[in-house]
Amino acid sequence: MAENTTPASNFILDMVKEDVRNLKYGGHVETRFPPEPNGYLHIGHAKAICLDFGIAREFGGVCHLRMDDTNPAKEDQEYVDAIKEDIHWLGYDWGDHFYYASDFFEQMYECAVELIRRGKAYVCSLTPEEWEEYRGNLYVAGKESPGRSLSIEENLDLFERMKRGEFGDGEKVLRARIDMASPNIHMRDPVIYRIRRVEHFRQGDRWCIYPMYDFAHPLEDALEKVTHSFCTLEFEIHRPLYDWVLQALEWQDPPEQTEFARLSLTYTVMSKRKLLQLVKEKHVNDWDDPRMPTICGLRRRGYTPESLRRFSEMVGITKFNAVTDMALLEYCVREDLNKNASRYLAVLDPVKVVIENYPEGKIEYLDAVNNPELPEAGSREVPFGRELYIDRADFMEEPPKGYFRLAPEREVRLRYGYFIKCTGVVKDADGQVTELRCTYDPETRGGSAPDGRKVKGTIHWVAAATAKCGEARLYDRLFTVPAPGTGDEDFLTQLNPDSLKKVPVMMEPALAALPAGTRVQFERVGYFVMDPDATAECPVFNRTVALKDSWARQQK
RNA sequence: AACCCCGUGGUGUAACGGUAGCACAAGUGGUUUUGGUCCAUUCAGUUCAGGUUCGAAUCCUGGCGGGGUUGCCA
Repeated sequence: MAENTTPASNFILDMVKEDVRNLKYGGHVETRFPPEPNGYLHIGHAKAICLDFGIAREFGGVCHLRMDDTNPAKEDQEYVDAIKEDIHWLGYDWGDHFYYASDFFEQMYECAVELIRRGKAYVCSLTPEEWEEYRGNLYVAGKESPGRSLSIEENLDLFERMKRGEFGDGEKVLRARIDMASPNIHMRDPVIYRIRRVEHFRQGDRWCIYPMYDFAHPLEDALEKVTHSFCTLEFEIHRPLYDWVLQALEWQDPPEQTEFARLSLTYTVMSKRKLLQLVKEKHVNDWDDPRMPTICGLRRRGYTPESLRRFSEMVGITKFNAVTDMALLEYCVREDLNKNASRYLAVLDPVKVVIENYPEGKIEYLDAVNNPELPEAGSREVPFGRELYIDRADFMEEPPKGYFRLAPEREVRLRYGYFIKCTGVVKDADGQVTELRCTYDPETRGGSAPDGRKVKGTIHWVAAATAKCGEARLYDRLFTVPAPGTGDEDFLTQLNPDSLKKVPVMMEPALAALPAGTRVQFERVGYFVMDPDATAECPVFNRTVALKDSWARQQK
């Protein structure tokens, strides 16, 4: 269970606090997270999960997990399992309050019958096309369906026959009898049951009529004895109907729905349709591609549950349609990983360095601290030898002003190692640097000079003789613009072509031996996580997020 | 055009009707065996116009701006 985080102040917290103080619902708080199992959870869901589970915990209640499976055409067990896994991974648990909306179909049916008995629902035989006309529109009131004048007995009979399967799909619907002139179109006799002969992934063909969300949801909440029902802003206009259903059935202590703004993030997309399109058209590898904003994608990218919870807390809960900067999410994972990730030496785009005055064949072991922020993480030994690799970016033949790293005749420190000075550059026919000749100062073992002289730069390195070669996947933002596809359909044209670069990486031995999922920092490069696909022969690391680099920023 | 919701630094978010604060981003300086971290510091805000009030980001009216709603999806 996610520990201790007291939710940041927000209007929902205040409201619930007030309800508890007034002993509404006897002072109990029961919430629910009700995903439809038709896709994978994303970071936007994480925000809702943190709210739903967080509020329940704050007030000593339970948050239910409910699969809102009222539309058999779209749902599947695969998604149920993935959703459960992601919520647990985030650090939340629903105890024994796991439900399927479809387990309530019988009660919902009874409620619909009761509505008919009370004259508050009727069977409508209008076709969808006809209804378009009857419904009116935003500016024009609707007119009454002929079904409205049926007797209660006729409606009871028709609905019973709908259930028995006497009518074809779409031939009839059950409507709530509310107000055809309401300015809120959802109150113009909304459909509450439709006929749909599709096999339900759990109910099979037991039912051919299925309740609509607007009817089912308040009943699900009420039947589970939920007190506070949080959802996103687009359901705001449905709330009168939510309340109407429970009031029409004279439900005691009905739950109350409260809406908050869904999460929007820069440089990515959150809509299920667009995410699905990215997967289907192979712009990404799958739902768990590390570039995806899905929870499984972020997990694979190396994001921690803690960082996602912290992010949810920082974005807050409001009714304002905000767009949160991706930089905040990146900050949250850096904040966590900086404290907890061990540091290792790894070299991307390696260039060989030969230390001319170091004995051939000699290997010595140097002490390296695993995490300067966390002394209890201990230390390890790093092998050092005459031939090393350093990152190509750590050498410049003609260094510009302000460049602190290796250059001809310049001395730098090898982290945990020695001071070395570059004495020669070897190039191939194209002028590409293939090897650097250096000398080292034996007096500077461990990285400090007895004579007190300083160097400006410290670079990372690995010994060639013991280096393990693997692959580093450098993931970047999925889109090049803060708000992809605002013009809509064109969002794919704004995909970042550099969102994934695979480069060979030379690693110190201890790094290659880490178990999958371990999060580390490659010094001076970024935070990485070992990919689940990694093998002993080829360790694969995904870059979670780059280190801040003031030098790179300066250059721009 | 109808109804509903929402407007606080570049971004996100706080503030019983009583000193507009925090974080991210950006800039500067310092510490540092990671150009990381850390520390210090700067920049920058209540959409507008009226009204109520001793006092308004907060309450009222209107304007402006943004979002939502016309599925037998959720």
